[in-house]
Amino acid sequence: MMAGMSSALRLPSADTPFTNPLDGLLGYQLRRASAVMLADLSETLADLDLTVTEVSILLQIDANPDITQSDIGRILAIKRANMAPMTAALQERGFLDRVAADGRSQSLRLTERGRTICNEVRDRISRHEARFLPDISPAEREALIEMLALIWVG
Amino acid sequence: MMAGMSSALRLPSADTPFTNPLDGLLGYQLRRASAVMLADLSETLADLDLTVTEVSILLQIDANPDITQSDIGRILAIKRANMAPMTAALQERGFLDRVAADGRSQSLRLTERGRTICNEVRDRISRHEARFLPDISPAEREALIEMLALIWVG
DNA sequence: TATTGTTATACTCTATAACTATA
DNA sequence: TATAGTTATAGAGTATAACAATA
Repeated sequence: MMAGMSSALRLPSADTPFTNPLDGLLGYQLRRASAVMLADLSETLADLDLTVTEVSILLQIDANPDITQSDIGRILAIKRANMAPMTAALQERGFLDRVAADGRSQSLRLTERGRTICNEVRDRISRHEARFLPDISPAEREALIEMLALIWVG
Repeated sequence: MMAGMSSALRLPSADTPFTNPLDGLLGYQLRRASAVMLADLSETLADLDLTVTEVSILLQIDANPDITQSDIGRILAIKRANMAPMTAALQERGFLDRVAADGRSQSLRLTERGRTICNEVRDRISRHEARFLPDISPAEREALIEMLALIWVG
């Protein structure tokens, strides 16, 4: 699916005789770095047959029991219309249950299977994260993450 | 097209009573930050009827006259098969010309119109970049950009 | 035998529109 | 009147496969 993608994405520009006028742009570096980490995480989860978006949803429910799918959509910037088939699929696979909260809202809860897969996913994400920028200090890493949050948190 | 997208993406998590277990992840912060900057750049270029990928191609040609579309694809991680319709469209719109380099390769060059649009695009990209993290020093910004390059440059 | 350019095609992601039911 | 959930659908972006022409 994404096999071989991250290695292709990671070809260093030093391999070419060309200059890349985008190299000094924050937006460009964000896009390339994000694509490589996303591809790596996707490979990391492939044998579980879970997408990055699906595990993001499961982890939200695990951290916020009885959250609704609309709330998850607002947190993760996924439209209501696109949340519906994802939660339906995750329920069909036995990772979550739905309980009527009121007449129109449904509380989402993980099943035992959902909680088990979340533990496995957290382990894999930890190892995935540790593969990138292994040489910077925890303080530098935290500063980097906080700086990135400033870009998109209003 | 992407109207209103960046404002929706930038809704702060503080607006919700939920905790986001992804907040501390480098990959998550990269994805959100990248999406917001991409959406902003897309809006910035919308009235020129140019996509972010199209201007990336034009800027590569401007910086590397007579580059081939395969080389651009390698630099930007765009597959040959997807480069073909893009360069065809940019040529049809009068932004670039093709000259046979050898029997199978074509040198790409910007037309006068292509160079003019590149100047406008560079101005807009500069203002776009300046809208993000306006309070950090140039040195901090450069350090951030170099750190991001370490993530994806092999 | 490998590379360039091209076409066809499929899959994912994400967007809008429209609908029902409920607050 | 606004919101939750759903379905249908359309547009990007990106993947593979196959082909002809050339190195």
